[in-house]
Amino acid sequence: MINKPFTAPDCASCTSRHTSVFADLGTGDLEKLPLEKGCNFYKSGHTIFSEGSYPSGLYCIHKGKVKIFKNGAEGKDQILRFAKEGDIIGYKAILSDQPYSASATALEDAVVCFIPKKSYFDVLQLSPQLALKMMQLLTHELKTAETRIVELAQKPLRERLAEAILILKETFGFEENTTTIDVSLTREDIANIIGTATESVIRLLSEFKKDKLIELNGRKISIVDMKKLIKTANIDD
Amino acid sequence: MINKPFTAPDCASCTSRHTSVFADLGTGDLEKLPLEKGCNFYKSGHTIFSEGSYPSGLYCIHKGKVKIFKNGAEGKDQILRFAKEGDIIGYKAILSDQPYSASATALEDAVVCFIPKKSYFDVLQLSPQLALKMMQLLTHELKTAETRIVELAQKPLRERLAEAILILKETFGFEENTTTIDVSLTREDIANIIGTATESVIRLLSEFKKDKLIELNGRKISIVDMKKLIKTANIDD
DNA sequence: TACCCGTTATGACTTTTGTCATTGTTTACT
DNA sequence: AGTAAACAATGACAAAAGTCATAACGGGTA
Repeated sequence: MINKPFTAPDCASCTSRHTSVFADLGTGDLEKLPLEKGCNFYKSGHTIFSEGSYPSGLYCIHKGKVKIFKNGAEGKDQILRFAKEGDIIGYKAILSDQPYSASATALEDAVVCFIPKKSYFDVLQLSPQLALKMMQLLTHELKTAETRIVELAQKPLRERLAEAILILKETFGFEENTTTIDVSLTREDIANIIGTATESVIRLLSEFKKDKLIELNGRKISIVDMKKLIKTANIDD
Repeated sequence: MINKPFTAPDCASCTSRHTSVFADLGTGDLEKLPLEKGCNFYKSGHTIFSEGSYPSGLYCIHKGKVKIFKNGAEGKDQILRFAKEGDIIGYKAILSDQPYSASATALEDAVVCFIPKKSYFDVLQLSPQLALKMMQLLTHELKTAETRIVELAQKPLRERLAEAILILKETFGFEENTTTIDVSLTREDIANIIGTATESVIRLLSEFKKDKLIELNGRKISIVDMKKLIKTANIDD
């Protein structure tokens, strides 16, 4: 069996919720949410939803890491963003009532709750705060996307890779008491973040290592010289 | 004088409104809008708002064409999108209560109305329809931005330029009874859409002309062979 | 343990795209 | 209408990044 049903955690006591878009909901509004809420276990590598299919609700990640990506030309994926505990995904398709424009796959074993469309819209209707929160989430995503457009359009590979590493660090943090980024991505995944060939990523990572910016250990990346790495990324915003 | 005040058109009778995000507002809600609304005339090339400055309202384009762009590294601009009659701009900054993350400049003489933050939020508060409309506008922008990310990351220049021409056609349409796209952009502007050097755009446009995809007349581009152009763009979504 | 498959690594080479220099052409302004 | 400044065009060259081929690694499984 691929997606095992999983005992749904209680939203009211979910520790992820406090960092999520639902954080400021009153308990009154919140009670609307868990109605019919489902929860599934996804094994690493398995798909939560697929580009082109129709959504019937949105997903809230209880545990695990997820990549959101689009299928580009000639079968090459483009990773748009990552999601982790407390993040909601698939809300764009729900709000616009259109098929998913991207796919979501678990990067490691994950537990993901499902909130049916109707429950969600009920809360949205009742809570202007949630509506505003959603708008702010959307504006934030949009701003991030626009920054990425500028970078893909203008920055050389070396800078994009350095920045990608920094963003992975911001998103997933370090493993406890280390400077090792807490996520495992293949070189191909990394290539699909910054829009380049796998070989180019491999070569550049080796260079970064030689230049003592990072340390490599299989798929784990450790940041050795954060300052130099930031400089290499040539960040201007 | 740079931005002459301009007699504000009446929102209730504004022909642009019906294609805008305000289209479905009842007249009751609408009456909130024109309160304190201002209107300015911007000469071609002049700035409506600048990246980094703080917003105090949003803008609704009554007439004219506008480019929205970010300043990238080494002084190179990146055009994010265009706006025309009936479009609102600067709403992202208002919703997120942050400085503008991009600048807006008139591409031709333009008349742009200004809706103060407070008026806007008043209507937003009263009208769940407008809130939903805004969310849908945001999701649409986000989807467009994500498609652009994939294209900038994966497509070669030739395809990106062909697609840019098609998008310009979609956005601005043809001049009456012609196949000439109704907008004048410098080669540099075009380069700043697709993220390349001006010289590359010049060279590729000449190629497209040689290949009988387009015709060039100063800054005006006419589409000669739409089918081939679409094929050249290699669109897959 | 040994094997196997997906991944990582590296080299040689090609293609694409950018940069610089120079010249010709428009545009916008007075 | 005249003029300066911005823009467009083109060539020669350089740099960046992609492709292809091949080899080595590595971790899970029979």
